[in-house]
Amino acid sequence: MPKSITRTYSRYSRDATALLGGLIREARKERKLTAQEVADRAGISRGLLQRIEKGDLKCEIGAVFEVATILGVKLFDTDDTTLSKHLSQTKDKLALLPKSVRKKSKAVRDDF
Amino acid sequence: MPKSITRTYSRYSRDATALLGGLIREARKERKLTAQEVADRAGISRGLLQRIEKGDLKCEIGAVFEVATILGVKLFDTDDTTLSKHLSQTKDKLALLPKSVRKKSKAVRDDF
DNA sequence: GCCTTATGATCTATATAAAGATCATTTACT
DNA sequence: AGTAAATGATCTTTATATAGATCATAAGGC
Repeated sequence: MPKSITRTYSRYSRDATALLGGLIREARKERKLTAQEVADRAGISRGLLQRIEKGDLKCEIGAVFEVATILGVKLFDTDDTTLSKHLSQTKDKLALLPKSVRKKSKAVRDDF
Repeated sequence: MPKSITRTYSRYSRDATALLGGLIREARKERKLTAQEVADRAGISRGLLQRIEKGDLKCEIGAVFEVATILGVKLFDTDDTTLSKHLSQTKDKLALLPKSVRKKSKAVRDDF
C-alpha cells in the first residue's frame, strides 16, 4: 500500500525534465505540428502531452521518450546507432561487475 | 476514463530507457551501494528501483531522473551549469516561436 | 476586426503504478 | 562449505496518473 506520495526532487532532475519538455515543444513548433497531432501519433492524450511539455515529473518515462523520439529530440545526444552501441557496452560492463553489492559485515579486522 | 492502455514504443525509446537503467545500475555497483540504500536515498521502494534499472518504460520520469542524479549519471551529457544554461536558452527560443500552430485552413487560394 | 482553431485548464472515472510485504534464489564474504 | 545478505520475483492494497470530455481563452490567418 503506497503511503501518500510526496516525492522531493533535486534541482537537476527538475531542470532536466523541464529542458526535455521545452525541447519537445520547440521541436513540435518548428515542425508545425499541433499538440493533438503529436499526441495522436504518440498514442497519448493531448492533456498528457501538455504535461510532458511543461516538464511534469510525474509522467511515464516511456511516454516522454516516445514523444521525443517522434519529434527527433535526441536523448543522450546520440543517434540510433551510437545509442545501441552504448547499450551493448553497458551490458558488457555490467557483466563484469559483481552481481550483488556486499557491505562490510562489521568491523575491519581488529582481531589481531 | 482511460481505455485499456497498451502503448507501443519505438526501438529508440526502449533502447534509451534500457541504457539509462543500465548506466544507473552500473553507477550503483561502482559506488558499492545496495539497491535498498539507493532506494531509500531516492525516497522510492526497492521494487521501483529494480524496474528502473531494468529499463521499465512505465516509471515516473521524475523517479528515474532522481535516481540518476543521486548516482551522478548525467542526463544530456552536461553538468548542472550547462544544463540550466540550455534551459534558459530553450525558454528564450520558445518565446520567439508562434504560440500556437496553425494548419492551412483549406485550399491554397484557387479562387482567382 | 472577425472567426476559426489551437491551447490551457479543470473535472470524473478508471486503469494502473507504487509501496510494502513475503519468499526463493543467488552471491559474496569468512 | 557455510552463512548472512543482496537480489529477483510475486502478490495485495491503495494512491494516482491517464483518457476523455468540456469550457474558456488566446492566437493566427483571412
